[in-house]
Amino acid sequence: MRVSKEQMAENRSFILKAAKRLFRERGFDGVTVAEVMQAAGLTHGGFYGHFKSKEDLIAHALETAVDEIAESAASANSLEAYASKYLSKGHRENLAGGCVYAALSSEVARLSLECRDVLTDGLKAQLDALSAKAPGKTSEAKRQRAVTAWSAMVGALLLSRVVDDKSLSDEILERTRLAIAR
Amino acid sequence: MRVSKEQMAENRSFILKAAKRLFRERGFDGVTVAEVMQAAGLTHGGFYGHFKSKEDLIAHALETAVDEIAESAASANSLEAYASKYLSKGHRENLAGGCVYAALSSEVARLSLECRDVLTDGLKAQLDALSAKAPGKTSEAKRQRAVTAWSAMVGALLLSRVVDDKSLSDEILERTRLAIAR
DNA sequence: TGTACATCAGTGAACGCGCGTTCACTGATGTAC
DNA sequence: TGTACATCAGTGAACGCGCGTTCACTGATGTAC
Repeated sequence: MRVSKEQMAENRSFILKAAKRLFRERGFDGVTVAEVMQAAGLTHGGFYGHFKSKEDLIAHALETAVDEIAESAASANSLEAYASKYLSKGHRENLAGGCVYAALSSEVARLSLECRDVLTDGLKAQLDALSAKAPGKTSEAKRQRAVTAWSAMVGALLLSRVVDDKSLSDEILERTRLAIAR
Repeated sequence: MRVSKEQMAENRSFILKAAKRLFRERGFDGVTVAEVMQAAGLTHGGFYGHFKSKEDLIAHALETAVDEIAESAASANSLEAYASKYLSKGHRENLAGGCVYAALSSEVARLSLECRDVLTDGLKAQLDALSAKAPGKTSEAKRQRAVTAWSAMVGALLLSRVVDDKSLSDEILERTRLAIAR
């Protein structure tokens, strides 16, 4: 049952949206192509009309996930405000809708160069955006603040999710937020 | 061909050693039981004489990997010295032999409670050890330094591995090292 | 504008491969006498 | 201490399931007249 060109484009974006959420929630190997298609409201057979392979889907899904982060950083009022939102309990609990670096970092480091390129470009944009918002007299000082704050944010969110003890998890987030606000 | 009790204990430790390295290098799903056994110098059939399941192996391998980190932190001279070693290019390139949190963090957050318990206990020990080495007048100040430094170290190492651009990767490590030394 | 036909997005069964796991077997270990 | 037998760690073939991928088919879209 052929669908219109607009419908097909919409379907593709449904697939990407579903993949973006599912991959962050369960990891690349924890999600099947069939599950992504079902979440997008389609059947698995049609998948290869949209993407070359699962790996191709991963690359495109990462792109949209990276864009999402860049937008949220660009719309923040200050580095401190961004850190406060990033290091919130809400973000910690929202794996599927949260930061792609924190959700997939260790898996991504083993991905193809194509996928890592996407994340590298995203990270550059992220660091530039945060540098612009960071406090500091010189651009060097601003960048120093931005890079270290971003490392701390990603690390803290990750550790807070690994940890199985609520008060320790909260402590990690809170102390890191404090350190970034300084 | 039955082996002696001592040989069997040694074989078990070979399996754990191989698993610890392979999991960090390729992730849990990127390594098969047969590969672990082969790396340990055995055949795959004997695996279930040592462990209940692959997941059981993961839990035990994580334990030994966590111990490894705790030891390296305990033997460091200062927080600064530890950070300098942790944030080195050597560590970045040594995925298989490096920090388990940086290598497996995002996958671990989706693991069973049993596995997360192991990492939670390890993290507590790690933070206590680093707090003792951290500079600061009060124990509160020391802990604040230790927790934020540790988050930043893990995050920076992870990001430096994701990034596909050597100079950016180096920059992340170097700036974070600088921030911890302050 | 209306009709006839070609195109092709989506369907769902099927394929083939790899992986975790099981099992009958082997032969060295360890024990009972 | 030496011998006979039971035990059981390790072997490798086999099983079964799930997953990525393919393919013949369907029927709505879009186009040519």
